Amino acid sequence: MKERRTGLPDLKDAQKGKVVLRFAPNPNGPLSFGHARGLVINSTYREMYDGEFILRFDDTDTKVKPPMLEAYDRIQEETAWLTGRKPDRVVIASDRMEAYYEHASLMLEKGYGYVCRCSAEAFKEHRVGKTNCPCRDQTSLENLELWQQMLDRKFSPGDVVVRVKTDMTLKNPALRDWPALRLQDTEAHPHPRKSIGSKYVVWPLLDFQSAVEDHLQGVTHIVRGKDLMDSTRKQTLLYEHFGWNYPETMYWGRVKVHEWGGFSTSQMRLDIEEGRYPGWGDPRLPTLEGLKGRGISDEALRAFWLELGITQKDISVPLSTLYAHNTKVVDSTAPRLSFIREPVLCSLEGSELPKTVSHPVNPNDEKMGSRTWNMDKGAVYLEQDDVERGALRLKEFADVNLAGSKAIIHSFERSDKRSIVHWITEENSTEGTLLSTSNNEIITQNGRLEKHSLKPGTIVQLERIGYARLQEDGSFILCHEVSIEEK
RNA sequence: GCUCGUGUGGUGUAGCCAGGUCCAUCAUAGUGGGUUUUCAUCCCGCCGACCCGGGUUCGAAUCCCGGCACGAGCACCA
Repeated sequence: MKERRTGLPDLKDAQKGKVVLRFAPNPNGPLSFGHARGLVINSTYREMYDGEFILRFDDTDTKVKPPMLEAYDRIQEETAWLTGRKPDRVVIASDRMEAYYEHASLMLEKGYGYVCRCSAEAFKEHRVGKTNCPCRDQTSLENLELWQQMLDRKFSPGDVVVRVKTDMTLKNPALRDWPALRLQDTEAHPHPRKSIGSKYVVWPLLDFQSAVEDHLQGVTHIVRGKDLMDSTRKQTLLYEHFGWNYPETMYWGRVKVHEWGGFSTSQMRLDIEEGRYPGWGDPRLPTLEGLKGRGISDEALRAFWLELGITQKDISVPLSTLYAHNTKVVDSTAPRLSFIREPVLCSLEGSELPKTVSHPVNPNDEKMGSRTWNMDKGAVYLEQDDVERGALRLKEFADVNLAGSKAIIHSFERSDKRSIVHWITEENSTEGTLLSTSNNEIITQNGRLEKHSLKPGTIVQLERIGYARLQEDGSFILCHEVSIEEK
């Protein structure tokens, strides 16, 4: 019998204690579900190899995907929450501009690249026609001069770009003399970090910035999405110029969550700005904040991504998979609570009542204690739907037959197979609110909630309803229903 | 169009590089049952897959060739 692998595959040529990994999001918004994959996989490898994990902010575009100032701190908090500890290093690209300039200058000096004054359209013709653009033959000196003019703001965005010299006849058109740095109008689109603002007009593009930074940080292994495969090839060509060794690289495929379809940070940002959502933590959004707020645990998120692993297959996963992981993590510690939707007040009759009735806080853990309700008044709330069924067993209490607003006690012992339902006494309940999401809408449900003294943030199981998280304002937000059914 | 990548049950995933021990692993979903005074948790059973066609070989999920399908890149975005 062959060994079946469990957990992540080994990193190639990895030595314990000498592995350096990184995850590099654009801080144009807080992290979302998809980012969690990069965080979970890379930080798990850090643990496996006792290596280092770098969180890097690739904030080099101020116009198309402008960074969001608050995101820098939030992403660090989210990283700590999800991976269980702080990154070993935090690198912000916009703080590293001098290093990128230095390498750009070196690249031009050595003839590894050139300053190209062709328009984007003109260059596209060269790219598809496999012909050299005229700028390609400039001398190092000419290139360095043009480079200085770029830095001196003698050009406007769009006029000029620094390219890496590869080979215009390469089979893959994406790799032909790819652009490394360009100009940005940072007067019109200043960088949101005050120390950066409009200080620079020349900015590196991802492939250049990332390649140089990976080398400078000593990154040994890169694990990222396969959409960046060509990026690896571009960067490898640059590494060859400089005589550097490119890190070992692994890729994962695209993941679609059936219920969410496509979403992007930029689009969410727009929706929030236009008021379609009140903020990034909205439970309808697939942000880490939104998921956490609904009661998805970090452990469940980790288990989810680890299970998918790093295959290059493009897959579509239902949310129920994530919920199944979450139930597993949360159930054993979730206190049970009674919440009555569409409450109907009934009076208990037909027998003398006990003083109190007790329920376990969690039936699988006696140590969590019990909930005790005072039965003096004999008034209880039941759900409308249950009342209509006529004969019920009130959980942990008695069989009753419904007659109007009377619940006549039939027996305390279980006498037949009638349904067991949750309930609450009037005295031990208050007004309560349960929020849930459906079809991109938030549904508010008011009802009678069992009194409790739980702290905000606690994830509970509302009996016969689902897992929910207690919010600051006292309302609950539904994470997922108790029985997860695929639709 | 060019380039690259991927195809294992309903959904994921292991096995593929180094062919037999694979009548193919594990999970999830579905289904049936057990425990349980929750439509929860937990436990047990069942269900169900190697994209297609050739080739190599005593032997192919695994190697080779050809199809087909799906995805990504070809941005002065990340």
